[in-house]
Amino acid sequence: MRLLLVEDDDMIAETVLGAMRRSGYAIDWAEDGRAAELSLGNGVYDLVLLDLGLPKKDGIDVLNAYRKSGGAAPVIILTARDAVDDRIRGLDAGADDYLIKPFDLDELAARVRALLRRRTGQKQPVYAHGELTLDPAAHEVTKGGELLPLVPREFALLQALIEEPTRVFTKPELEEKLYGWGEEVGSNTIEVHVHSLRRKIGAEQVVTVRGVGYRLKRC
Amino acid sequence: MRLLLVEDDDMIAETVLGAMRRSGYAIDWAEDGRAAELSLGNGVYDLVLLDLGLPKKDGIDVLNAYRKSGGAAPVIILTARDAVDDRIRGLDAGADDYLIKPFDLDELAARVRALLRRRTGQKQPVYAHGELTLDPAAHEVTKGGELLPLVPREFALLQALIEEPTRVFTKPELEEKLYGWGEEVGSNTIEVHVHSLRRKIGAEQVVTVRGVGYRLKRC
DNA sequence: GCGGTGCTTAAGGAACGCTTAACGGACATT
DNA sequence: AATGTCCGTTAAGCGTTCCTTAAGCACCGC
Repeated sequence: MRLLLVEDDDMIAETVLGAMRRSGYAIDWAEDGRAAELSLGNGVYDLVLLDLGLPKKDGIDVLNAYRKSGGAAPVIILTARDAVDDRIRGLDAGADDYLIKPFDLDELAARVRALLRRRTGQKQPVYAHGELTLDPAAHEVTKGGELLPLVPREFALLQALIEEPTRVFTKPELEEKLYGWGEEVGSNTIEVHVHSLRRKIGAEQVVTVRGVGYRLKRC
Repeated sequence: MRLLLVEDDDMIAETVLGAMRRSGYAIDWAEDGRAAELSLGNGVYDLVLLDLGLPKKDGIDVLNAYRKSGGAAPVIILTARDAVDDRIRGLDAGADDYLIKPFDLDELAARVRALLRRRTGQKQPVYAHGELTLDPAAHEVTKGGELLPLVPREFALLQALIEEPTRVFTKPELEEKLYGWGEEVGSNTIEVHVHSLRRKIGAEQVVTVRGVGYRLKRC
């Protein structure tokens, strides 16, 4: 599950990035309107957190252009308390929700969950692969009906794999999915997470393709 | 699925060509802006990898002309890290994504896959030749529906052959495909791999053309 | 039969993945 | 504030797989 934060203030950005990552989302950061449009062009994001009042290009313009180009991901607007006009224009332009600065991180997380759930409720119900099921909105994984307590990284890893269960993912690919391109990890993190994931869902569920990467077992 | 690479640097071009072919795409190479425009005129390409900063004609110009003439294939821009302006101009001119040199080949493959899937909604290629099938994404080979456990080198070798099943590949050619020109191998490695591949897929599948090289059997 | 070419086999060693443990940071609880 | 727990990252050791090398053998064409 990949989010994009569009926010020019470094401090706020860092806080939000940290909170979202701890909730198990991969999140990238665009510092201005231009960068936001570049990133959105990739079409890989599942949700956008958009600060209005950006340098270089107004947030509203970004949103308009995004919707016009067919971008469908939910957008949450972040505004100052007094910018009522912006908020209204934002919702007109196709935003799904808004939060007033300064906002509570738990509330932000709740809104994000809600929007993702709403969207997944319509489109993709729950991933199922063999005995395994994964519910992105509820952050829940079951095996044979039994609820498995996965920690955030394990969950993100399994989610990446289960979205394209036949495909082999290389370790760099998985790193990119688990971590925004913010900071690279310089170690065998993926291997370790695969290991702990296997201990919980069963070692046979994840097959390693030597020299290439990992993928789910056939079923 | 046919790609065009526009790139003036020989080394980079060879590397990219090899990687894309290994991912199962047919890819052609235009060395400068002129050649690119000629090739694009044919209108047969499903995706374009465009290096900016070309001799004879700037990459941006190529892209502008292409879009102006109605070309709709996705375009991925390849730029140097510091050429931020180029990147922005490129996206303004209608590019779909960009990568910063030096880029990871796996990441390139992932972006290509993403764009093609988004555009065409189609599946990734699976090679079939007689009883044999090879799926580059899943890294799987079957014979008569039966899954064959190939090790990496065997897989790469079969993939090279099956991409152009009628052609005869010389041993130096195959070496070049299996090993990035990182380091030459000074031995009969290819023969050994052909041997072990034959043991798994059936000796008759690979015919040797004495004094020339190897190819797949007719079917 | 002879030179060249390809095939087969076995073995050393490198590359890769797995596992474990320790450290440090973040958060919750007191 | 202080303490404890949980989680994520690193790093190092170990085991396995698989790649390369080399050497001998078989085959083909001349």
